[in-house]
Amino acid sequence: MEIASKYNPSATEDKWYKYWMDNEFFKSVPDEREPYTIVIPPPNVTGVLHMGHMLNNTIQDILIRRARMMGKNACWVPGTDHASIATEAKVVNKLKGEGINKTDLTRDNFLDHAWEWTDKHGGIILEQLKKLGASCDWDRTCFTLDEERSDAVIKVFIELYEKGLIYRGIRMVNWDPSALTALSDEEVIYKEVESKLYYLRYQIEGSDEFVTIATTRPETILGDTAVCVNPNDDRFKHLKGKRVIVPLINRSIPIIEDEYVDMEFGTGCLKITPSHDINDYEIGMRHNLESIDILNDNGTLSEAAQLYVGKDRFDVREEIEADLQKAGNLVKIENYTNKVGCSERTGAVIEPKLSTQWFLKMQEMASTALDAVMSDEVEFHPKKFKNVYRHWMENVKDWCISRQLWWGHRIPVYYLSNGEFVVAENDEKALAAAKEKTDNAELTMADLKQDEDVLDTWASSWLWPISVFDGFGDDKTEIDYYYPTNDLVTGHDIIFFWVARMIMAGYEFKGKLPFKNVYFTGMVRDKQGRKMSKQLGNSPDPLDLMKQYGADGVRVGMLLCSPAGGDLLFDDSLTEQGRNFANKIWNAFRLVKGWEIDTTIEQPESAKQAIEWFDAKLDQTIETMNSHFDKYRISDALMTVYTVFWQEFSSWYLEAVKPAYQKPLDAATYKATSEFFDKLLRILHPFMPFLSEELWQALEERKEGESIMISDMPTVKGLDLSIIDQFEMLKEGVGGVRTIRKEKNIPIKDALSLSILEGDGFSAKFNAVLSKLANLNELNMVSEKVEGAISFMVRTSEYFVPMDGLIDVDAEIAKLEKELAHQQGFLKGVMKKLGNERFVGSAPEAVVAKEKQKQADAEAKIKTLTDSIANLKK
RNA sequence: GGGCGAUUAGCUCAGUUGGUUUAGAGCACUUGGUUUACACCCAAGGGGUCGGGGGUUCGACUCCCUCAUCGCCCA
Repeated sequence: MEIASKYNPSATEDKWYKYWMDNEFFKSVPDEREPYTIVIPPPNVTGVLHMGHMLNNTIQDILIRRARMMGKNACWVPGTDHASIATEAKVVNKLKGEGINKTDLTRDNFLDHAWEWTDKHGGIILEQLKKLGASCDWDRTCFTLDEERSDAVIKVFIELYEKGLIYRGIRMVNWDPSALTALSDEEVIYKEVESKLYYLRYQIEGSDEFVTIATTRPETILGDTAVCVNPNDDRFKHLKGKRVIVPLINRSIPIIEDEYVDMEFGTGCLKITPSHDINDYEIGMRHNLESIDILNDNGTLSEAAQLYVGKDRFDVREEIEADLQKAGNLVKIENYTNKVGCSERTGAVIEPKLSTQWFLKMQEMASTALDAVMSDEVEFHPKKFKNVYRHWMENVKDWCISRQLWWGHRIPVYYLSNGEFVVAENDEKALAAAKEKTDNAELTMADLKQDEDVLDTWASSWLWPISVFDGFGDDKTEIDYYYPTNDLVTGHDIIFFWVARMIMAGYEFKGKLPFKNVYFTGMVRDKQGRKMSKQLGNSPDPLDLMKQYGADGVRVGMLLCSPAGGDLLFDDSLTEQGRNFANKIWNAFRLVKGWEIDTTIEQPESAKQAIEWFDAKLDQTIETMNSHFDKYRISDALMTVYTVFWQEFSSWYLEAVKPAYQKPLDAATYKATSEFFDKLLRILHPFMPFLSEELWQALEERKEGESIMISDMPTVKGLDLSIIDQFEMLKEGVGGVRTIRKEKNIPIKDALSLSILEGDGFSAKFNAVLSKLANLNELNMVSEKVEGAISFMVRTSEYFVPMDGLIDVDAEIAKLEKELAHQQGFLKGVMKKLGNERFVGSAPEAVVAKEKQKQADAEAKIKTLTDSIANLKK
């Protein structure tokens, strides 16, 4: 059989994915087995796969594949999110390109366009996940805006309203003048910008005196309703009770006193615009000030501003600067760096705006959700995010859940003409409720008007772990079996948006945690540490990467740089390393499959020994890997398999059992090797599903319907691990001989002779392997030093390679003296400890015993070295 | 401005309740090698006073204080 010398992923990936799908291996239905459940963090329905998704879903796939192989009923639920504001913005833009304004459309018209867009782009991202190998149960694919999920959102709204947790209120909200909607605090990003600080003087009424205030937003003076000073500020004592004139519009406003004012900042004198600043609003409330809203929803100035009506706020800023200058009110302008809130989705500068919105009370739910995490009922990995979470939960504010958008779940509130309202899940129920409320049986739907707004997207996402199992429906089979889910894998940037709120929802609606573990991934950044973004163009296309390096290679590459929670600096060289690893495995397979088997020949001693060792090594590996998984150290788990396959299996084991050139292999060794390979492929499978399946299928004849992905994960047998230590000694022996070869330029094909002067703990167990790998023609155990040989030490044993005549005595002495000095220094350190009575007295016995062993070993080595040096000097 | 976290080899990171030989890994680097599984490879090797300072302890990369630098979150 001729096998290509390089692994070609494209030839295998689609083939096996189809095979898995055809055999319904990803499918899960409740049964008597223990469930293992993951719900996907739903990506934006119209989004495309980026590196963050790659990382996230690779980890989820590893966890789910491993659980499946461990006999659990593994269920990974996929789905997408309707992403209210992002999708609506995209649709609005698309329509604009076609010359259609959103405002020209009816709500239903617009929604038709939005669904069209969703049907066209929705699910692309899920198809992309398949390329990665994601073993989701695709039959379960959910969408936050599908019927079942929508019903849940409406039910929950009503339930919370009836519990008194949802209320309508006038609040200062974050207003996005571009999307024309309110945003939650979490959707606002504060960006540092170079701006200007304008110093403006206001004339004191009935006087020629002026006060100077500093502001970054001169256009808002049109909405000023007071000027405020700190009551402790002596500079302004004489102004108490006086009034000032707002420039340009000549409105008279009071001078008030409030300790909020920072005497150090600006001039110590603050203008108050209650409608357009959250702090001013609060001061306004305290002092019963009038609020003048000078802005329209789209960021242009309103009639109330009196001047510049209909012009954009930023244009007005420039115009008013000139006008103030002309009027003699502009004192000076300074450069100033401040932070400006921008919409996460549209990028528009946020306006603090007073408006009527729906809010969800957070206090009580947050407290339950906080306890759940602090007590580790819900475990965070890594733990450090507990602090971040606590800080937010302890300072949580009520959640503004209404959005002035059309794409989303419409708020189930119906208003009567008198401003009263009812809350109901559909028109029919709303009408009945309204009739009852008004005691008017004559009401019709025409008398009711449903709230125009929709709910925040997270108001559906937070129900995800429940709603994907129809947890709000009548049939409880699914939810009872799969809930609570096991692990959630997500980026730490949405800890508040999503994770916190899912935990709240879990306890609120199910009385139970939504998931046992949360694995937070870091943010994928480029090599220079910059966030990957479309604007920078520094994000590789995941599909291209997979084409180039194979899905398995990319999966490995992602993990190699991804400690939990820490940011990861992505670079192509990592996927290259992943690809190389795949190739290494491929070639090891080629070697093994290429051997000719001869059932008549006897098994060499060296092979027997190597098998005994690797059996133990594999056992140890599985144990180490399990322990890494238990701690959610996924990249360490991968590194464990990586090292074992490359170093231990390929470089040591295979070299030890490999027959001589063109010689056949005995049957027993082949059988053992094949079994090892089988096990290695299984532990590799969660990380590299495609390659492992391809090779597993080729390793032996398999029946239709068999697959590595439903085979058993190897378990620990409990072997004597001291074998591993003895083999490590052999490695040191081989290494010593190789070093001599290198120093003396002796090619590997020239056999050497080796003599060993046994020290404490020497083991001859693997001597046959030693002979083979060091290419020895004789291996003698001796009781005296060998003359005319180069020597080296392995622990306390001394190894000699006779070199008749080739010895450079001075160099040998120098080498030994260097080693001697090292040992003496080491011994000194040990003796310092042992000479300290307090150490011997207070350290645990085992620690002291260890130090004594170190002392004995070092002394033995020193004696050997001293003797050898003396011998050479003779 | 408030909070959290980090600082270990050229780079990216481990180091798990302080004690396994005077700190490990991967990559990169240096040297040698086309030994028929693999140059997407093999072998050998160099490289760190664990950010600075102070303290606790018989013993500190590990615990405490402080300074510096960086990052993140929040306002």
